[in-house]
Amino acid sequence: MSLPHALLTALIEHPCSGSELAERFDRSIGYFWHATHQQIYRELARLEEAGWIEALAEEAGRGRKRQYRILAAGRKELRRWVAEPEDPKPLREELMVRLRAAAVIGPSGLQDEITRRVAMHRDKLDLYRRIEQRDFLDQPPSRERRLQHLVLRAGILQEELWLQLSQEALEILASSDADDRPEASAEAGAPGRQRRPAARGS
Amino acid sequence: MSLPHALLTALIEHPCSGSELAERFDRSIGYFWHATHQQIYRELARLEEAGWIEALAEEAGRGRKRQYRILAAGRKELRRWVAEPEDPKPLREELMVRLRAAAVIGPSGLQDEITRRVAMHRDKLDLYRRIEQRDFLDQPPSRERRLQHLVLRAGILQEELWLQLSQEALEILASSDADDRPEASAEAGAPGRQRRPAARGS
DNA sequence: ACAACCATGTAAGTAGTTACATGATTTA
DNA sequence: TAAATCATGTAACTACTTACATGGTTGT
Repeated sequence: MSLPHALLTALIEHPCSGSELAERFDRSIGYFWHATHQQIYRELARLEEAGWIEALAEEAGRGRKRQYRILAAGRKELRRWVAEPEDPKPLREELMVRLRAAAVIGPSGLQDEITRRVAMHRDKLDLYRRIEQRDFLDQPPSRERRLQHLVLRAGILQEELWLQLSQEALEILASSDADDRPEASAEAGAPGRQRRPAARGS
Repeated sequence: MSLPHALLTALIEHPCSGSELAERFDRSIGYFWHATHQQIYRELARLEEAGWIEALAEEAGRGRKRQYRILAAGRKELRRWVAEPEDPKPLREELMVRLRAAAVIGPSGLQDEITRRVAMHRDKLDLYRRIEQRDFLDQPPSRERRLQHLVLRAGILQEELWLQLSQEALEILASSDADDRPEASAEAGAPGRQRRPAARGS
């Protein structure tokens, strides 16, 4: 679980309140480790209890903003954690499950959904590339900047990969499931057609 | 959540018991949607209760093997689900969090861990490529085979991507964190050295 | 018949999600 | 001063994980 350490990292960069952290997550770190504001508040409370961060004065209260900053123990914990071995989490790609299902059940109406995803990947790719232009393509590459840039490039390459795979999936479906799309040549006789009778169970 | 539909898909291919499904998951679908045997047994019970699958005769019992097969209602549900829109789950890449942390805390001892991951990605890539050779590179590409192949290629491209990114991370760390590795030229004066004093909190 | 293993299952705990509530702050 | 919004928080739920237990089956 990386959330506490993602928060510690963000708090090293500068002290912050929960809502600001949620916002920063939505913009930067969150592209690779998403968190809702509820998770963040809960985790901040734990980090404070562990003595890794502290809230800056200002009496507490439900609607009051609380700034946190990292403590020495928090830095130490972060250093410990960074080098800790941890196996990569198994992939969870729901689109792959859908494609496998589409493979066995025949024409599926999956094309519209994949088209939607193509657009989403394009948008994200645009966004990342703009960030790259703005933040990384001019300055002298210090160690810190090179690592941050690598993280951003990971996001770019991921989006490029899924964009390409989605498009290939579309091509396969388009050439074989033509009769499954209302807009396409709708009736029988489309080439590659092979809808199965879906042998009934029971 | 894709697990129930991944199971339905597997059961269309052929009827199966829980332990066999767990095994098949470890080999094929599981590369893109992992599940433990406990998840699988629990989910099978739910699918049976929903009337989407049924257990083949044989009186139940704790240690007895139970074969399941898919029912018509299960096929219908699977067809419904395949085309259902669903946003891609946000990425959760713990290595990215570590790299960001390494960027802000300075030399980190992260190299050994990344080296380990490079080896893991290489192994998986080898495995996938062998499967590709064995199962996909000779036959005539039917719609079903093309989709299955695409899913496998998604795995291959993922592994290639993370392999390359891990290697780039290693290069950055190697050129700047040399003094952080016991094996490397250990003492002062290494080029690119820039350990920070880690300003203390509190 | 005893050990080793296999198939299924129970239980407890954690991370993450969704819906909603409450107190503060800003704005009309 | 009422409405809208912001910041924090509570509660309930789901998916997933880890550890372990129980009953069959297989092999010696």
